Amino acid sequence: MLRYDFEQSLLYSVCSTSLAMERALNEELAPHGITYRQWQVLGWLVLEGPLPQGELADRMRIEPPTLVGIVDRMERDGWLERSPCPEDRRRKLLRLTDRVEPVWERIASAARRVRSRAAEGFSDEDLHRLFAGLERVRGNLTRPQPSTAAENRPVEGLPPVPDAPSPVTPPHTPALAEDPRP
Amino acid sequence: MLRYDFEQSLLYSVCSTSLAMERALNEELAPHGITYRQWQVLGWLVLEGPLPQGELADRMRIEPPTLVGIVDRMERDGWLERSPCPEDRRRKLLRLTDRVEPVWERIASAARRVRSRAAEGFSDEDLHRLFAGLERVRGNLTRPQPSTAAENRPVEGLPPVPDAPSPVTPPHTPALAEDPRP
DNA sequence: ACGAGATCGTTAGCCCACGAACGATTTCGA
DNA sequence: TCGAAATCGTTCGTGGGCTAACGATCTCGT
Repeated sequence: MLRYDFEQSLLYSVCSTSLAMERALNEELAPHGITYRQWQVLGWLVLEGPLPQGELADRMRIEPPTLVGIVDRMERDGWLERSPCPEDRRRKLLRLTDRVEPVWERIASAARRVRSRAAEGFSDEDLHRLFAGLERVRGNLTRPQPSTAAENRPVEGLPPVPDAPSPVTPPHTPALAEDPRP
Repeated sequence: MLRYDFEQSLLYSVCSTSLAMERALNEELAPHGITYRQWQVLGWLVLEGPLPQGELADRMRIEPPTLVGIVDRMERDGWLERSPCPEDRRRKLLRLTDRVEPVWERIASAARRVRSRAAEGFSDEDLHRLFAGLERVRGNLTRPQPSTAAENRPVEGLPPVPDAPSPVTPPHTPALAEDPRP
């Protein structure tokens, strides 16, 4: 009965929180003429250098057609360009323009402010637990229907199942490796 | 340093998990010709009876303009209608049609399946903690900038700050009060 | 050597999210 | 009482999410 109530509100809670985060980040990034997803693209490219669109979509955990629109707008606004890949002419490498470097630090600071606000009042332990729980939920839903499933062990703070489907081991979120708060 | 990593991945993790949940739910609901948001609208109206759009938007934690589109499509598909409110001619009450009742139980079951999958391997305690952490993050971001803020006490499983801005005390997620699994 | 099949990015069509601005009402204070 | 201000739903423009399907290209087995 009680248990039911938790399960129930989980979906609602995750989605509402996600929306709140996107809103907060979009608001903080707006002065830079950039959105949440565009910030994420910049972050990954700053972190890893030029990437083909498919790989970037994997890292962002969205579908390639979704990325097309984001990249279109960013190319229009001069943040990056699609350059041909010599080894494989089907691919297009996403490459940041010179416009990015001089403003990236300020953009990263804006994102950091949101992260700090979001995590206010959390201990390291709390934060770790929250993160672990989320990843586990995501794993539960992402993994193809287990049909007659592979018996998942109960959690105890960490997610026992490390993230099967992803071909890359994701460093989780781009390019905020230092913390010179503004 | 480590702490930094947790804060960092939190945003990424919450948004990815939210997307995964929406995807899973949309997939499960598709056979019924309904989406995640439309399911949520049905749930609230089943639970509370006819509501004006503003109040429904509050409960769903989205903006009124967003709700307009959702309601448009649902009215088009015959799930509900906008009926005039006698007390206040600005308002329109959302009222479910007869079409809903005979299929609601099956729709609710579909949603329950997703919830079960999402919560697989979690103890009541884990689930409670996860939920509490999320609500706290949302509170941190939703509450208007605290300027010189109101000192939040650290969490310890529960969210100490109960959810200030909302005018209604939300029952969290609609209308899945019983559990006759299919 | 060449054709079947996989892979890459794109298009098309749908749904959801926001802020700003706007008519239609209701409320409320001078 | 009557006009300023708040409230309700809507429209408009922009950005983000998905699936299905399609040309271009690469791979690989025969």
